[in-house]
Amino acid sequence: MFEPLSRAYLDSPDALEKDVLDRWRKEDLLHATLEARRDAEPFVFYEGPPTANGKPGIHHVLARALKDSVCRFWVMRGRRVVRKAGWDTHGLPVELEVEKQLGISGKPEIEAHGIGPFNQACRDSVFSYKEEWERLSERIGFLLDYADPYVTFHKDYIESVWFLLSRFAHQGLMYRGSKVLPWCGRCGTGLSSHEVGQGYQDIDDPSVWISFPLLDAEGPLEGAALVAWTTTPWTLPSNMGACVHPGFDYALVESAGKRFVLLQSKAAEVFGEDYEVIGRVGGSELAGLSYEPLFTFAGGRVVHEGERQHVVLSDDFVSDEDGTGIVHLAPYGADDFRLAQRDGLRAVLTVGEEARLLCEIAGVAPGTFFRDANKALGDDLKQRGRLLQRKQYRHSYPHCWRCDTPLIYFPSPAWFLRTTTFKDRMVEENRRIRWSPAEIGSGRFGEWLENNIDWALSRDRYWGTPLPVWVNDDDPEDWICVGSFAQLEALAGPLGEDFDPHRPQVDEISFETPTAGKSGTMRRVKSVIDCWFDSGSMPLAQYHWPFENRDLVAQQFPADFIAEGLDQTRGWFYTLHAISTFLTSVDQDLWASGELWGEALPRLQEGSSFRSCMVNGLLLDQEGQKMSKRLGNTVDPFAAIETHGIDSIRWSLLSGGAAHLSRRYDDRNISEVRRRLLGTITASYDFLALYARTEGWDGSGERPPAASRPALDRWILSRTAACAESCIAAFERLEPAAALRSLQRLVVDEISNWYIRRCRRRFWGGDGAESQAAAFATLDEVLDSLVRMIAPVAPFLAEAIWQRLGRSDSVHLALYPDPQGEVAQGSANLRDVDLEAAMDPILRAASLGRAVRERVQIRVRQPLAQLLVHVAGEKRHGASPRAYEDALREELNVKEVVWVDGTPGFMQVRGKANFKSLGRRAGKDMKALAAAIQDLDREQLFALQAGTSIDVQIGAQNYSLSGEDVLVETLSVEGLEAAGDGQVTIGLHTELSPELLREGIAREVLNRVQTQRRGAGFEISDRVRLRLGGDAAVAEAVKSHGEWIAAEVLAPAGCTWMEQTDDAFQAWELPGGSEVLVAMERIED
RNA sequence: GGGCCAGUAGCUCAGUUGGUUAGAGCGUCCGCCUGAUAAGCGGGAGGUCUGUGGUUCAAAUCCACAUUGGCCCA
Repeated sequence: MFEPLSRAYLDSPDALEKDVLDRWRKEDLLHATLEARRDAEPFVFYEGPPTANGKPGIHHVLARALKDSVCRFWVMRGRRVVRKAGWDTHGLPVELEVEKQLGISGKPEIEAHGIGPFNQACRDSVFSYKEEWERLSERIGFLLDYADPYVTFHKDYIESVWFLLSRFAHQGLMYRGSKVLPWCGRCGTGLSSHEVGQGYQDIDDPSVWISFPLLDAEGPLEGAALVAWTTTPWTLPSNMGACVHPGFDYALVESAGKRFVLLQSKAAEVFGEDYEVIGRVGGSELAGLSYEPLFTFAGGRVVHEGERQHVVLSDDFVSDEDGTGIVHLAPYGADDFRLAQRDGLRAVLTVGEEARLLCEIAGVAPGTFFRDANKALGDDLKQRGRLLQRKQYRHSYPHCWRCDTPLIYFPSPAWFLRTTTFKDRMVEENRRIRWSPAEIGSGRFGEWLENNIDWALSRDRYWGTPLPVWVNDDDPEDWICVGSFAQLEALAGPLGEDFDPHRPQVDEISFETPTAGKSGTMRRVKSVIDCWFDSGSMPLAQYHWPFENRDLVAQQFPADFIAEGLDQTRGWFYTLHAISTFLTSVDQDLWASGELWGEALPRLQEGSSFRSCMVNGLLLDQEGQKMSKRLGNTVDPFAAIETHGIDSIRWSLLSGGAAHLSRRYDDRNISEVRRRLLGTITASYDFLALYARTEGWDGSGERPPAASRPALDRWILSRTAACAESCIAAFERLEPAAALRSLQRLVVDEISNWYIRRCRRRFWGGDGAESQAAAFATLDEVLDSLVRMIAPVAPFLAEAIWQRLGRSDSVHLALYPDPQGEVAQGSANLRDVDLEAAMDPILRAASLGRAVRERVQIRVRQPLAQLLVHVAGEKRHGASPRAYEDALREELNVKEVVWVDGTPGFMQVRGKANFKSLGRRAGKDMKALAAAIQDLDREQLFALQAGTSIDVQIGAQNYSLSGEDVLVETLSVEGLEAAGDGQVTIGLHTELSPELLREGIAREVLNRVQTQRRGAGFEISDRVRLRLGGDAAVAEAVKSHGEWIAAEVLAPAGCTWMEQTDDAFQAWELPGGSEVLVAMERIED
């Protein structure tokens, strides 16, 4: 108990934390918390799975520190927090990494290599850095159960995912459609956006302006044509419609005797000078009109059935920057395709997946490569008078990064989940989620939900959960989504012991169609699914629900809390939300009977799978640059921990500004936290420990009741309780940064710089035994609470101090201090708001007094006779600051504090309106009222402060002012050195009497003696023999105050005056030119 | 291109429902303390609250536009 800590911690936080880690390992802290809270109310946490095929970086420490701190907090609030680890293992990043390893590239090469061996390589690669992740998590104190993680490629996990997919299919919410992808015609494959980004090149393309003559327009639009612009003439044969912006104002222009519609600002590009504006037409007026098709041809391939063709639609995706404000729609654009689906357009492809023409058009032969058709198509349009303008256009165009072929955007077949049908429900459920910061929920996430589109689920890749859809060879409309391995066995026969649901094994499974009245072989589609579906399924799939653990899942659903980076908004947060909202709230059939497959199926709570979500921003480097391997500005977390210790890093990361903003990772901040904050905590502990050891205090004796302790004790206990209240509120709001700010203030300003500083002498018995006992008890209790309060964020240091304070179990099993709670923790840690308010003017006066001393250059060691203190509106406070004037007297070293009432004559005062209390009442009269208040005279102000009210007339309106409506500013104090901060005014008498000067010198002498004592290496309790010498001023001071000096330095025999003949002395200079000689020896017992 | 977020002291950040002296810490300058001492503390200086309009008796705060940066989606 009470071993020193500060030095060791500041020198080597890493070593100390590792000791704590050993202890946790030995007692298996995670399971100890579960055991301790075995029957407690659960606080459910879901771990968002990281991918372990990349190294963990310092930015991962941020998210993990957040999660851990919140979870530790709730354990300390008495809840049971299960913390299951998880791994996200599927997906394109894994495949790309493995392609690199194997030295192959692209789908044809993967298939040549063999899907089996390729997927095996993926499986081997996903855990490359697993140990490193686990090691980091442990070292940063992130409690997580790595012994039993969920893994998205595990068979059980996949089966749960299949079950969920089958529920979508069961509700008719799974369908086959088309998705527009960047596509390489030569490789015959879609490309990921990541791949597209690598292949931009500048090329020249024709850009053409074409006309769409309106067929059924009336009035001024009769006979007019819309003007559209495109850089991809090859898409024109597939034109399915035109699109305008509903909010744009279009011009009707006349050129060469014909009428056209386009944005006025774009007319010159098409017609040069040769046009005239003859009218205007709103975008929404154009919608619904039809126009003459551009081409007629036979053939092509229908990719979206629809009733409508060659009509004008409106949508706000249309921009007014490029083009004419009128967009030609073809199935080769993502927006275009969306509109086709929304508004029922018929979409016909004229260029196929080889990027070649599918049929003959305008004399261009089938099989022509798409770009080679541009010129001939343009010529044909020109001949028919539909081409208004043609220019060459140099732009950056995507190319295949493997074979350099220009890409096209191509609608390829894909499987979708119809999430749009329950969009409203998702929006509604989102309102129940507590987001931190709140803007994310209403803003980014809410907007995303409002603009929800169907989930394009399938991926034409290899390493992923296979889409469990089997389609009839003979009838593409006959398909089935399999929801369990048992179902698959029932359809296709035994799967065998070593069945693995991944490709290619699962691709080989086929069976006769089970559909009544149909025949044919069912074969699996080749797709895997979007791995976001994997991770979004984790609330259920992590426990192999509904095949196992049905009760457990019902209890662990939904999560009370999740936390990840901002980049997860449209990733994990969305998929969690969408899948759970569907399952619990849309798929009512599942729950109707209360059972599934003949066994009870406990209802999962309706709604989303998380109740609260904390979002953190990116971590940037010191210069504000994004950290990246390429720039080499990443920070190795292990190296940082070795230097600073993880507690400083955790604290620094969590205390930074708004969590969702990008933040700079700065070494200097972390050092500062360690030195200033954690260092102050250890120093405060060391202070207690030092005197507990020397004075033999061990906390076991009877403690004086809090109510009978000195005011300063009750004050710091109350402030500690206040801090606990705000920390609890802050953690519950998911704003740990606010909790850390309160704690920092408590530690630095209140415990260390006021309480301990003011109470030091009480600890060595300087104010008597009773006061000493109270001081020990108080500081011990304050630190006890403090340590519990910092434990969630600085778990290591908290544990180290907790143990040294002689507490037995881990601090992480203790309860968080809660002054409002039913169980009072420790002694009566209760608030005393009046006492706190009364201390406030003391602290202000102390600060003002130091400023005045600074200004007049009189050091604090020099006592002064009198301090005047005036507290504005003092009478209104519940408790008086006057009871604490001792602290002020000592702090400012004055003989007497005089409290000034009202507004006495020697203070020059002025009234000032309290805008906050008057503003709403006065409204427009506020300015005049403020001026009137400034003109109030001394008597009126005095009356106000004494509690009477005063009437002021402004125009016709009468205002009755009370004391709190008027603040009294003190402008100056006659004959004194004064200072004020608007609430407290002080005046300091600075005249020095001979007696005060003598005492000042005595204090200087004491200071030198103490310095010498320390220099001699004496223990604080050693007794000494003291001899002093020096000039007349020193002699006089020693004569008056020698006994006091002797008592202060533990010289039982008093001071002996010595002559300068003795050589065993040191000489010290004093202010004012004096010199003191000090000789001192330790007295052996 | 679309959506969202943010610009406050040299740096990192607070700033409650709009209320009149815009706050901390670091850095800097000056000083203090010494029974927590290879620490600690205090006080100065430092701000057209990104810009421009608007609403209001009153705007860092609410609104619009601009601008810079960030994230996500194309």
